[in-house]
Amino acid sequence: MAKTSGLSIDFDPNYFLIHNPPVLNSFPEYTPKDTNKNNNNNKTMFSGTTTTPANMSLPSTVDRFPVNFDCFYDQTRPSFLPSDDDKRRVVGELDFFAEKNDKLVDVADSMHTSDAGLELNVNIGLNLLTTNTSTDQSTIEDKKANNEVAVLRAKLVQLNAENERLKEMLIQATENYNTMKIHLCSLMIKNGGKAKEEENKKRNGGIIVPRQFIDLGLAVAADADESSPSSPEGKSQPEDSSIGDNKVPGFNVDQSEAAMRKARVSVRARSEAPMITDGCQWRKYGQKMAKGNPCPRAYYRCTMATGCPVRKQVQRCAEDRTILITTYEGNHNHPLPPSAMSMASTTSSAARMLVSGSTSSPDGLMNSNLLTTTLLPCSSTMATISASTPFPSVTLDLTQSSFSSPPPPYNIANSVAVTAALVPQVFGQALDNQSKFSGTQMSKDLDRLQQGEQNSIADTVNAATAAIATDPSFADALAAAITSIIESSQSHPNNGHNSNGNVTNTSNAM
DNA sequence: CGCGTTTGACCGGCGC
DNA sequence: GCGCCGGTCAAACGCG
Repeated sequence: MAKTSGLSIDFDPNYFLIHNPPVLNSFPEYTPKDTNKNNNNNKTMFSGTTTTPANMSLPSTVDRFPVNFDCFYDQTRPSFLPSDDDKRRVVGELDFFAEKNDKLVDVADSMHTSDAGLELNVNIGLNLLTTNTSTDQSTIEDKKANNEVAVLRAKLVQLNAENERLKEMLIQATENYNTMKIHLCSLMIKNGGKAKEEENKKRNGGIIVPRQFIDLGLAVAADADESSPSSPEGKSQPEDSSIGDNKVPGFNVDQSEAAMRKARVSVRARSEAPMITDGCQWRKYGQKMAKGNPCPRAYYRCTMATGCPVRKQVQRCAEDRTILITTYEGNHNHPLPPSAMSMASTTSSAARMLVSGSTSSPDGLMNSNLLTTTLLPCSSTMATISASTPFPSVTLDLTQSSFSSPPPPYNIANSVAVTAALVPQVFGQALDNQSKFSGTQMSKDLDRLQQGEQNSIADTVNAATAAIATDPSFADALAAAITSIIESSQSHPNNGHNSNGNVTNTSNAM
């Protein structure tokens, strides 16, 4: 994975059924003048019929991963602007995040098939100026064009003012959301926490552990009791000899293994492809219409080896259908192709963090062999990697300097969100944990970042993901760093919401 | 003909 | 106990 712009741990895609994020999904589908081809991707195409949309059907077993995440990287550049080497437009991301007016014209010029009428008009005006060479006529047309440009500029200013206003509304809505979420969680903890902890206390033989940990522990215990119908082969997975080192009360080896088997790693990626390329071979074995989402959910199993228990689900986000949610579950029972290894490391790390957070182990880490070595795209353009168990959840979302919408974790008892502002801290700590990475490109990028070069967030993330790809031990270091941050944030309840977007620690049992 | 996809049926968990 | 829902199975089908 060359470019991982985000690493998060989350759980339940149903989040989008519960919440109505004010920002993230507003622009792709509601760009006012989306026309023609883009309509194909929007509501008409995905209306709640039982027929599968053309661009969603038949997820092939091998697909490219044309995901566009570059827009997230550059913190100083408006996210909608195409990069210099990639003029592909991210549909609908023009209006709400415009920061520099003049760049809109550039964008319009760069787009041959602009969907936005405004940009198109600007383009026409400029063409008139440059193509008509007749003297008298050109003077008249020049004036005409100038007037047009003036009108358009005025329009532009007006639109930008509106954008600003929308941005402010957005920020306000986000703050309200966070406040309400925290309030709700505190109420839920107040109401349900006592009874639950009593019950947990009984079930744990009187051992009192933090509720967050109890939840996972219980889930794991439950999993250990059941025969794991979804992955019967899972039992055959080799256990690592060192897992006993992580034994803690109420969370033994079997439980952690069960947890890892159950741990899910999901990837949220903006992609037009029906499925992301992850280096593995998959066979589709089912498709269902999930409640509340007009897009069908497809079920795949790994076919790289007979009996490989790994499954994955692919579904488009209900609110932003350009986002593809891929959820992996299980351990591969076969060697992984090189193209899959790096992502496997990353997602293993993500899954590990969940388990480590629940074990209270001294280093906060579990042995990687227990982990879901599910495969995820490593080529590039990863937006958000998510790993989850049904309970504690961590989000490292490097795509945003601060959350402009509710953070990814959903349907979880606890969540911690780490945004881009925390990148220096996370990677700095990870580098401290792994001194052998000092002097590497990532270290240099991090230095630049710490010196205030915001643009190097992407570089740092890229370097970090490259480091994960080449040396999975850095994933451990990264996991440890994030775990540390989680623990830190949990010990400081006031960190519930930080305007700098550093750490959002919530307990949104939704 | 073999392999992969589609799709309705079936099963188990869960909430009421 | 019943119904809903998510996940899986397996026969039918399509394609190379």
